[in-house]
Amino acid sequence: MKQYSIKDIAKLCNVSTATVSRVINNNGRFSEKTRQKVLDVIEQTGYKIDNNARSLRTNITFTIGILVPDIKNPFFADLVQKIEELLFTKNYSTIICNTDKNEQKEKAYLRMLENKKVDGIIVISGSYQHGFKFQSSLKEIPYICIDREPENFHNTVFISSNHYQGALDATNYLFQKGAKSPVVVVKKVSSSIKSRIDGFKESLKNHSLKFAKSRHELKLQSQSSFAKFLQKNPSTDSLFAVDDGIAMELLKYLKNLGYQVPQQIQVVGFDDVPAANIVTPKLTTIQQNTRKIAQTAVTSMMHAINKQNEKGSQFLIPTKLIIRETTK
Amino acid sequence: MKQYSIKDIAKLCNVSTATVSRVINNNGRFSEKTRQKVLDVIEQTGYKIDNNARSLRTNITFTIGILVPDIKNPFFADLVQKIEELLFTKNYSTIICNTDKNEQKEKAYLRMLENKKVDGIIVISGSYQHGFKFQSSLKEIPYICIDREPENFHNTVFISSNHYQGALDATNYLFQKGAKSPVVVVKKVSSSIKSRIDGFKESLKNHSLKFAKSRHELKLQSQSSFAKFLQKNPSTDSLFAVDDGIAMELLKYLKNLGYQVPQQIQVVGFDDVPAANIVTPKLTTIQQNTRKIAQTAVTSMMHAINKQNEKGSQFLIPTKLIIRETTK
DNA sequence: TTGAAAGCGCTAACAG
DNA sequence: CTGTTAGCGCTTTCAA
Repeated sequence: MKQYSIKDIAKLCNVSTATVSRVINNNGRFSEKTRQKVLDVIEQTGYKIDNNARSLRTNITFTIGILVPDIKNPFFADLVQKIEELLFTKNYSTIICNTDKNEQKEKAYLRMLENKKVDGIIVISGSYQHGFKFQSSLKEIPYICIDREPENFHNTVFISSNHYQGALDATNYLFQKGAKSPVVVVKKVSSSIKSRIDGFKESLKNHSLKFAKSRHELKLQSQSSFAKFLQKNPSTDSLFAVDDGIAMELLKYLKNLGYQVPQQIQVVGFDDVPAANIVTPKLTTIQQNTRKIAQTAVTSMMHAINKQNEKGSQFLIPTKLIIRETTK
Repeated sequence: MKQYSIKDIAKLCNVSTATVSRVINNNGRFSEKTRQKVLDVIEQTGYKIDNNARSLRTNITFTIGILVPDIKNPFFADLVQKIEELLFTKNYSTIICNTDKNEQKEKAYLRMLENKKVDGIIVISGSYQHGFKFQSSLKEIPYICIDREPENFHNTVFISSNHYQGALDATNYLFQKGAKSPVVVVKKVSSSIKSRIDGFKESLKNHSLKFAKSRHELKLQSQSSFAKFLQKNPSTDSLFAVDDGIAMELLKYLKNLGYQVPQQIQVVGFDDVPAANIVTPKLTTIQQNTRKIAQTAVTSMMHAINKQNEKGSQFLIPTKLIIRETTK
């Protein structure tokens, strides 16, 4: 079966291709009669517009690229899935680029996306140290940053959970449940992790504790170094793990070392990954609102594409404390 | 900064666009001198080929669509990520379509992919009851099925883990560790799950046990129905859960009901999801070789695109038993 | 309200 | 070995 082109449709309708195009795009004038006719013929023939040809003319591709560090991370997977879903309802298709946190790969993907003339790029990350920079050599492609600070805020929209507030809530809850001496546990520090640490510090301040790095912050390395820390700081009664991965590692160590959770030591995490609800005891944690983040990102992207400039905007999405079993 | 086109390059080189095209595609003849010249100018100008225009002529888009039921499922995420990575090294970009196990969505995506003139489609799934069917109305787009049986095997390549053998290994291991009366636990049955059940049955047969559905197969619904089953069948000493999700649910129920795992009841799962290594006790399970599956899929896809026909091929990828703590 | 025609950037057949 | 040219399917002036 041959593919119908706009020419065929024009011929079948006894009009010019220009008119068909106008009807399809609902742009320009035409009589109601021709409109009906054209639409009918399109229906009958099953004509499908050729996006390639259209893009060649218009430079609009109806595709968006997403840069994501690791699609296997459940938080990212969730976010990407929701963004993709939203974009699809708006007739955009999505090219997902798994950068593996590798700068070379990221660059290669960026080149590819530029080459594909995507209409926009959404950059997701929470794991980079450096800000995101993207300077297209040619056309200016709009981009949106989620959870990764752009090098220049004025060029883009920045969306992220309110990590600071989330961490503050988490730590406050620890205090509320009787904690006297909480410690924040980290591994690698990125911009969002930094906000979480800041939230933790703020809570300490609010509870008249002076933050001392050696006393209130632990860089997690191994079970033995963790054990050593606890030995040196026996008053430690609660841990705010800066993400659920760390929290679950702590849970494992605590069990091995014979500590009771939450009776002796309370633990709270961040992210609410699926496993948080599976470990024993189930992890109290901070949930990010991926739906809201996705919606904001897509809306901003649509605005950016339509030049309804929001450049320089920042959105902070509220988080939610999920209380489970690792706190009293 | 203006975008260079092949015309500009041609002009700068004092050759025709045809020659530039030939050099770019390394196809046809040209002197070493012109080749150098053209390449130099391309380098200097930063000229990038316009894929859209090229596609319009050649009908080759260098994009592949992937249909996946749920990207949040770690097994699928892993698979998709690996496929995408492999395709990228071959200069293909990937459009990931999350069908949500929704037939309407699947159809909509299929239309979109057809519309985008993708060069091929990879269909992933383990959760559909019906076979996959895709009949493009226009050009024939090759497709590959992973873990989801196509309606017509002759039209495609079918790749899947050897679920049968994996289940056989799992159950045999249970017997090896002293099981006398294993039961297979299922929820929904798909084609791959069916193979797993068959493997279980085969193992029973090999150990001179006659499979009785009421005795050796449990359709998991709730903790109470599970408890009832155990009461009715007190000799049950081992469970083969048809996937890790079910296995972990069982682990939870067993703990609640006061059974010791693995001392009283052994458990083995299937898939080796990340959480399997986090629960207590850690889950013994069957690991699928996603790397191999991805490689096979991409290779087959390349063959299909190049008409090196392998249609009708089936690949069964071996699995691996991962021994952890839920077996003796 | 409609049509003719140019042209987006590229490839490929044909001619030389 | 290289150039000329037609045309992929569409949009968009310009003119009617």
